Amino acid sequence: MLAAVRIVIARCSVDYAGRLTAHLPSAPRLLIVKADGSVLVHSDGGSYKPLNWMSPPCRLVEQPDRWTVTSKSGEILTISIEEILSDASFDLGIDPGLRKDGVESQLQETLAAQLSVLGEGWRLVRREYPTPIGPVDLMCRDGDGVSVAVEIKRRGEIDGVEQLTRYLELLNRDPLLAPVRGIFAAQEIKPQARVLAEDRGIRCVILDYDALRGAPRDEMTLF
Amino acid sequence: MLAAVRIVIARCSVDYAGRLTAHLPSAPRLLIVKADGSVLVHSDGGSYKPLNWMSPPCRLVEQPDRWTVTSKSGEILTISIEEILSDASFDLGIDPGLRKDGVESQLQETLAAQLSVLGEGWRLVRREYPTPIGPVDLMCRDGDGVSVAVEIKRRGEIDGVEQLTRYLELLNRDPLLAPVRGIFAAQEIKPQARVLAEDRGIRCVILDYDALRGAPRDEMTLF
DNA sequence: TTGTTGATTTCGCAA
DNA sequence: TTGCGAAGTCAACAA
Repeated sequence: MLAAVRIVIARCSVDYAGRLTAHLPSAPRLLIVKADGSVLVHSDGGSYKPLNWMSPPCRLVEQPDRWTVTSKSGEILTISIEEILSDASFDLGIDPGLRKDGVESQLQETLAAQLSVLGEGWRLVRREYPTPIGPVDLMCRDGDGVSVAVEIKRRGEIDGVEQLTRYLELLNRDPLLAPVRGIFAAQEIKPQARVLAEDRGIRCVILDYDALRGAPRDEMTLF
Repeated sequence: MLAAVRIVIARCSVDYAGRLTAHLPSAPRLLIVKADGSVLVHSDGGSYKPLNWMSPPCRLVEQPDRWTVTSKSGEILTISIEEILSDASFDLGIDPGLRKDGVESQLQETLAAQLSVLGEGWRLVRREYPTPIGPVDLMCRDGDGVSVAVEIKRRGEIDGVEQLTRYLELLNRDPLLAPVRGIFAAQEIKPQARVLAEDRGIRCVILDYDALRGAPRDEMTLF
């Protein structure tokens, strides 16, 4: 069977029972049925999130006045159809997919190639430095050879500071590394996160992605 | 103008530049334009999340071969239209909206009314007990009059334990409250979260929502 | 399969 | 308006 999307405009009420229960009173709505059986119930407005939906894998059983969509895990979406206003299907084929730039991994790469923004003479020990409780984004040595753990976020919030704190606590138990200092680097740092970080002796650095991208790369080390 | 949703099937390529940059190669896709100008680009498959989109408030400028959607904050979504396969609009009116049950606030209400599941003679001091770093879900006194802070989650993960730990640290500085014990209550507690909590002397409690809901409410206090 | 983390997160509440 | 926590989060990636 070809990939096909079905677009239905219908006056309907909707009930979902699964991870929670939810009810939508009767109104005209946009129903989208995708090739994998997944169903989206959209209104006119809101964001990209449907009012109600069923994620694949799932199965749609269609009766004249009632659609029933069930998932393996026992969720049920029931759409009571009162009036069909439009019903059409279209073959779209397989989508070639999305290409993205500018997310956290890129920030990490970019900062790793531009360590000089943190200070003179810094060098990278490794990216994704492994620890038993998760990888440290960047492990470095500063100009004096002191270890520095860098946590990179797009948006710096309190959780990120807690995460870095746990890393530092653990890393500082290793006599080969200690003392290990911390840097919390993000495009944007929330005030509460900054206060918590600085209270714990963690330096905060704002990353300007465009500037990092535009700046020349560090010279290769010469020795 | 009436609320109206526009459904277009078109072969198109899409570029987004804003919080990141992203590109979609040419393919047939489903385009949804809502009354507020927001645009969703859906493929056949995936989840309810569109391949690409622009959230309201935003403005759509339409040329024969190119749609340009811009937001206040300078994001731009460009849809290059190569071929329109279908184009239709429908008035949906204003949606009456969704009613939900079973989320964390309900767990909190339900447990507040059933404190006996935590122990004999417990009483509620208050829900959403305010502190400078956020509200404690439930503040209680146990049968011996000792203060207990209860953090309630649907799923208990490590972040929730950290959150409760911060509350306890702060609350225990108050001589009128101290000592304050902690309870981490959730429908499901991840092993790592349990280990961390118990290591810190925090008691873990699994909440059975159906059982709580089914059980009789606590008797009103008699004095 | 399970767990962890990021997200153009979105959404809702409260200060 | 802003900030913060929850979400039927979803989704990618590693162990």
